[in-house]
Amino acid sequence: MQIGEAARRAGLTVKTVRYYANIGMVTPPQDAATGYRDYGEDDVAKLQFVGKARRFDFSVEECRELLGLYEDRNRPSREVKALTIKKIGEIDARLAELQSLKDELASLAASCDGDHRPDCPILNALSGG
Amino acid sequence: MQIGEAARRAGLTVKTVRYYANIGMVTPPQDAATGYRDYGEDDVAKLQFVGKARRFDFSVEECRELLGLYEDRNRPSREVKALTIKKIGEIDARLAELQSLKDELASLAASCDGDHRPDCPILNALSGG
DNA sequence: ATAGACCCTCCCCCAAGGGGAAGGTAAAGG
DNA sequence: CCTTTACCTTCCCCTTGGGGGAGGGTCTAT
Repeated sequence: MQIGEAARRAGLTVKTVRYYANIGMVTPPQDAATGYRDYGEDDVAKLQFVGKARRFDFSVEECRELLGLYEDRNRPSREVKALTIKKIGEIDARLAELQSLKDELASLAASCDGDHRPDCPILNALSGG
Repeated sequence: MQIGEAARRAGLTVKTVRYYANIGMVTPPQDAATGYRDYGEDDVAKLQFVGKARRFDFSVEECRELLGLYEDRNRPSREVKALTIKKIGEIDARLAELQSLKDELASLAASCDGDHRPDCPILNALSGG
């Protein structure tokens, strides 16, 4: 099938699918005469797989790694689990960071009257030591 | 003072400070002969302000806006508070998104034995509908 | 034959700088 | 006086993950 239909079925944009072909992640055969890419069912499955992994916050490089494991029928599930655990750790760190940012901002906002007067504790905090 | 000392005192890299000069955020006078930038105390204060706001996850554009309010001695604190509340909302949304990602990944990881066998629930979930 | 809907490659754009090359400058040491 | 060292400058390419659009080829229907 053509790239448009493959993209639709994978829930991705044509640009994205073409990008994945360019970086060698999902590489369908290309008609020598027209240059049109010819996607098969297996390609669509891989695109869906990658799309889902991206939504799980895996980077494109990590997706490539997961895809390698996915395509290897004999891979040990250990490797996949390790990658997942690592990603969970990263998400945890980002969660803690964002939570602390939010707490600080919230306490600043709470101390600010938000009126028309020039004095503002938020700016004072940002400008102070 | 020279850019290096200004950067040190603001806790930023020279590259970053030069970038802020290029985009017109903190613009010290520049010696016509040598091209050297000449930072004053007020510039350092602005750099510190921006650095802190960046650490609070404000974008460079938002920093520019905050800096405008910071420099305007008559600004109403209302505007600053509104910007802060908006940022808190964005952080909240990202927190929820990350939390849900983490929950899903964690439940996938829990269902995976992580052994040497090829069967892997994580890959099955990523590849399935 | 021609319109519309596909497809292709190529190039520039985003955030927020980082890395490094090539070259000018200032101050200290020999 | 000369050189080393530590600054500084501009300029250009690199990053992530594509988006937007130009310019041009192809395929199908009318």
